[in-house]
Amino acid sequence: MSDVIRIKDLRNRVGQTVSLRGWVCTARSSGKIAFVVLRDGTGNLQCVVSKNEVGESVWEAVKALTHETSVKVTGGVREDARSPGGVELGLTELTILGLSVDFPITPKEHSTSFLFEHRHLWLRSKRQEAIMKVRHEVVQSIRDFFYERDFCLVDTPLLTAAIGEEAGTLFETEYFDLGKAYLAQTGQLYLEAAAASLGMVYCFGPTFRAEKSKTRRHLAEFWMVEPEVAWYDSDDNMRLQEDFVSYVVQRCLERRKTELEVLERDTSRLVPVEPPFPRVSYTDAIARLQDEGRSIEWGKDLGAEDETKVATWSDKPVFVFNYPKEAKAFYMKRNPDDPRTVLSNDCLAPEGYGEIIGGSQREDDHDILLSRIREENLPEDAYDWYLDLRKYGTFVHSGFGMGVERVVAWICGVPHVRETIAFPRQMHRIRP
RNA sequence: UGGGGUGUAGCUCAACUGGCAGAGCGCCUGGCUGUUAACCAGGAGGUUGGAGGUUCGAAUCCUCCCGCCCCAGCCA
Repeated sequence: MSDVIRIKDLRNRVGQTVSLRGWVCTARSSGKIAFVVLRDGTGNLQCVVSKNEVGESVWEAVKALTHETSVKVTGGVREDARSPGGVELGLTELTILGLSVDFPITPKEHSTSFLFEHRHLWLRSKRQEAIMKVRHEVVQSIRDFFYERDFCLVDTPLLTAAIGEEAGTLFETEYFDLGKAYLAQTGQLYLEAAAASLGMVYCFGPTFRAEKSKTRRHLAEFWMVEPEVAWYDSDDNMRLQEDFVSYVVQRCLERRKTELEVLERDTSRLVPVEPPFPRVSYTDAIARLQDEGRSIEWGKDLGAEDETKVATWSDKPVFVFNYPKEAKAFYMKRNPDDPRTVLSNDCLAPEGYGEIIGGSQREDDHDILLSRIREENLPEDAYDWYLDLRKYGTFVHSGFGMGVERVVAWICGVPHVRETIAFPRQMHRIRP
């Protein structure tokens, strides 16, 4: 493997002469001195070029540099208070590796549609780099959290027969001679099967919804992490969620300070995110929302504004639990204390970010589950294996799904989930 | 799928009541030895989203189409 020098390591090489490669962020030249700022994904480096100290050919090459040209530079590393970052390179040699002509993204403002049409180039900007690094931290902390707690990763299929929720929201494709297949909306049902084998499991992958949504909280393709735990009831489930969310948030605060600063995130809003989170039942939440002037009736799911309102009741995420069964999926366990509701919960993030988790205890009674499938007019034969799980040693179990992009958006403080994934898939956007 | 906006130079926008299509940035040329989105001077750059219509005259008014943005619903 070649010994590539990265900008972040230059602090340890003061006094040495080094060569490194990168892309030009900005190039400014005066009559006899020029400043070239390079980036390489690990940091930015100011290179200083004095006309007197380099040959004519290097000087001409420096003057020809344009935004995003890739270069190899050689020079002495030195400390200088005038340089951003405190370290700079006294450039003596320059090789242009790949010229960049008329880079479309300039240092001034652009509209969001222009930027997303140039997403492949926009990713190079400092801000997008910071978001990707926070996303990376979120993903790694998710894996670490479950690994440390002895969960077993089980990868669930992305191609499925009709199973999940409603057909209108499924992406459809041809599957050999077996007819139609659909892109997975959730791994949960498969995970329930795995939980009966491994006890504590999770899946983590892309998921697909053909919903024609055009809000700041929706994507057609997004990443969801879904744990499923045998013998956990709804209360255990919420305790797991608050531990999990807190772990991810605190990890980003510890390890991604620099990126959160680039994003100008007010991190004081994230510091309080520690267990326990406040819990309010759906029924109590409706009553309180009505008291606060919201026109919402019992039985309806909370709207976006209602969720934002609920989130203001605390500086932590808030659990709303036990929703009406009509507002929720068929597989959620009926509440024995109030049959109008099911043992479910949403976790609502502060600052208007809304639902980041939806979870529930699962219906473990075969006959009740079957009657729920019939009530919802779901294709019974597609669920035969799912019903089997209730025929052969049924078990109390619970789980939830957390949307990675929503969590990243919340932690970064960015308004729209589309910025939190490298190449967002939306109703009107399939490229780049 | 509803409701509300919007489309003018490469980008972001301006152009009064229908009357010569403009600015900033970027780009090109020249100047400047410590710049931080450098600065100063000059220059190039346009089928006003598309198709029709009204008018002496349309970026502007009318009809249809297309793209995008925001909000809502669906959810994570």
